[in-house]
Amino acid sequence: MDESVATRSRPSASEPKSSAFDLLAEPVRRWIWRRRWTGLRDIQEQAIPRLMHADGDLILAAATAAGKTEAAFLPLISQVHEDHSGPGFDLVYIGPLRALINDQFRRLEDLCEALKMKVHPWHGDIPAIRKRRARENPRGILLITPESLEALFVLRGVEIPRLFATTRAIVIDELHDLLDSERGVHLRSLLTRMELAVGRRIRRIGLSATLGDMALASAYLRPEAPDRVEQLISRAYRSELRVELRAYASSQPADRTFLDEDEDGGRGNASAPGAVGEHIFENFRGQSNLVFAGSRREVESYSDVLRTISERKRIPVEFFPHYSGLTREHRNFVEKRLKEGKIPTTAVCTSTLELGIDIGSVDCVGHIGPPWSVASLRQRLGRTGRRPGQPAVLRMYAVVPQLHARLRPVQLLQLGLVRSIAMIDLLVDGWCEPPAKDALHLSTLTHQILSVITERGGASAQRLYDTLCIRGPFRTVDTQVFASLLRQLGSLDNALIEQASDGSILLGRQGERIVEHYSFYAAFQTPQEFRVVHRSTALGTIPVTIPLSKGMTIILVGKRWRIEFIHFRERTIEVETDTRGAPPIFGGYPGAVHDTVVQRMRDVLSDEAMPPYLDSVAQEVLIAAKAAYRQSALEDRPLVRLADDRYLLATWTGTIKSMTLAIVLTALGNSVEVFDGMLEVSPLDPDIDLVDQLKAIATGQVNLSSLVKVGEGVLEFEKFHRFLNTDLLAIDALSTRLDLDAVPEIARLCVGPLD
DNA sequence: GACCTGCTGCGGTATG
Repeated sequence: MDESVATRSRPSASEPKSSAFDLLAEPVRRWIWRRRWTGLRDIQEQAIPRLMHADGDLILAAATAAGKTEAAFLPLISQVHEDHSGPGFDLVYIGPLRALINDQFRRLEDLCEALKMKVHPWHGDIPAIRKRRARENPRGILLITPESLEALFVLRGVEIPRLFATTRAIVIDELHDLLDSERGVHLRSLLTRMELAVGRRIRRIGLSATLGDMALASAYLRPEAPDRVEQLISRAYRSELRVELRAYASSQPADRTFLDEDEDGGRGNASAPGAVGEHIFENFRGQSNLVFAGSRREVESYSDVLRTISERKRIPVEFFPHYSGLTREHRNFVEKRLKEGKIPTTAVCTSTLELGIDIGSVDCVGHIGPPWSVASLRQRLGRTGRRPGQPAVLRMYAVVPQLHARLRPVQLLQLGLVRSIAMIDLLVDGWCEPPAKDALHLSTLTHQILSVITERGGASAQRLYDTLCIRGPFRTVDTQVFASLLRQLGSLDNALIEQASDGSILLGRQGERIVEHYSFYAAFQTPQEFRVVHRSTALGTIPVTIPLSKGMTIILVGKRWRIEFIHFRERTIEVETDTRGAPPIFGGYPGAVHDTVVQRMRDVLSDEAMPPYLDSVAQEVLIAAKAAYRQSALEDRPLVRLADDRYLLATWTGTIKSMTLAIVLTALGNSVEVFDGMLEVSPLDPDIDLVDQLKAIATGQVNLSSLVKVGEGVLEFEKFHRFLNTDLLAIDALSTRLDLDAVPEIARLCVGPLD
């Protein structure tokens, strides 16, 4: 870990010399000197004078392990040391993961001990007695999660002004993860409420690795004054990037077990995923690596393939699955092997290992299938190439439909491979998705309405609006929407809120029940799950939505099992070992691919250029896809009639706009399938004329918003949505997941000039 | 055609 903080020298080295260093408090300088750093990191040199000489908001953006935490804390701690005025926490650090808070605690503990400054880690695993002591004698540094901070507001509302009376700064780690998400909006609401409680502005410092749009990031850190947020961006320690994209043609249906010995008899004529497994086995073995797969199901499949190959070759297994559904014990086992780096280990994982805890630098990042976003791809690549002179290595695998087989026109375009290429190209260009903006977040607003009422023991409608929508982050919610939200929450059979005779708003009976339970503190939803157990040893969990039955075989933790008993009431499944099994389908709502990615995909299909990082199969597949694109005539007109009265409709937009048009066309009596940048449409009734429908949409003759309300399944996707009516759900969805305004223009492009 | 994240107070009983 020392290496991740600053360059170490030989014992003979002298004290680091820089003007930034001289600004730090004497005991901090002494601590650095004792640790024999030869110098400060680039981001530290930049940040120290800004933090010591001013009190403005600041974003520190630099690569993982570039020393951002110290860049913020060395000067802030120096300031506190020279001018402490308690009681109250002097500094607050907000981290999105418990493990991250534990990591930061260990890093700050030693320095703070030297300065006789207290550090208080505070999250769900910290014993209540420790939290009580911190609350009774608040000083030093508080390291806390957004949810634990929420719990403080709900349970200790009256103590908030005292706890944060002297707070100088709030450091927000992994800022990119807390922008326009439910959690990000929740946190920003808490920060505003904290300032309102103490009656003054508190400096905000955001730490981040990946930020697509720095101006938007400033607006999120300080909505009322984004221009006054200073940004320090360190481009030091950027390493060379080496990319390879390999394609594997498969004729197998996707839901088959990838390497079933009963089918191929172990003779090696494996399916394409089996061949991907063989390549990973040969090229990743003996090192530390991460292999990202698109879903938990794929993680299980490839873990099973890699375990089977290892056992067949009588080699100790060094490939392990890692995702949130597996037990803490198993995940710790994999993380510890990666962190210590003594035994070769490859984690096959979902986004669990994308950010947060420090697992050191891995040799290579593998990626099976196209990523969901360029931002996430960049974050994943940040796990490799972190040692000086070490390149970042990315091996991407695309499993594509077999060439020359009888494929549907949309399959001939090989959109999976094309998306992988588009995303790699955008990554190299330095582009990544900007955070969504202008979303209403009515679910999180409901959460915060209940929280503010509890904190203050009741509040007027005006005060709630002022706190949350004028001062706080819900700025796109106007008074009309806010009033109808309050009416809705008060009008339910079991009202969440009610109005007292003096006009103030209080919690209703159901509101009280919800706020009193500890599950209230998180603003995001958690699905219900079954625990899977083998002879009293827990293996992991799977969502209750998966259809399961006794005798069924499944793959879990990369091994094969047979279901013996399902205890529905206890939500537990007992399993025994088996030789067969397929990974469960975990389900979920599909991710949204950005407009810019789809536009680049169109360029990849229409350009002559051949990316240099493709293997020979990928080249062949791309050449065929380009030819199919030219033959499809999609380049000249976006609407192409296929056989069987079906149509291919190119929107050339990202998922949100394509999905909105799909919902409208479905409501008009068509069967619609959504792909990247295009729809396959089949009218269900021979009397339906799709061209006429598109003309009507283009000229505004169809009432789009009334059609969207039909798709209610699409509208409920956040924790408190179940308390809202269809009108509120629709305007919330239209602010984030749907885009009705874009639909007429797409329709117009499809049907050409209108008379 | 997806992934991840978080969580308190109190009452019961056993032990020194």
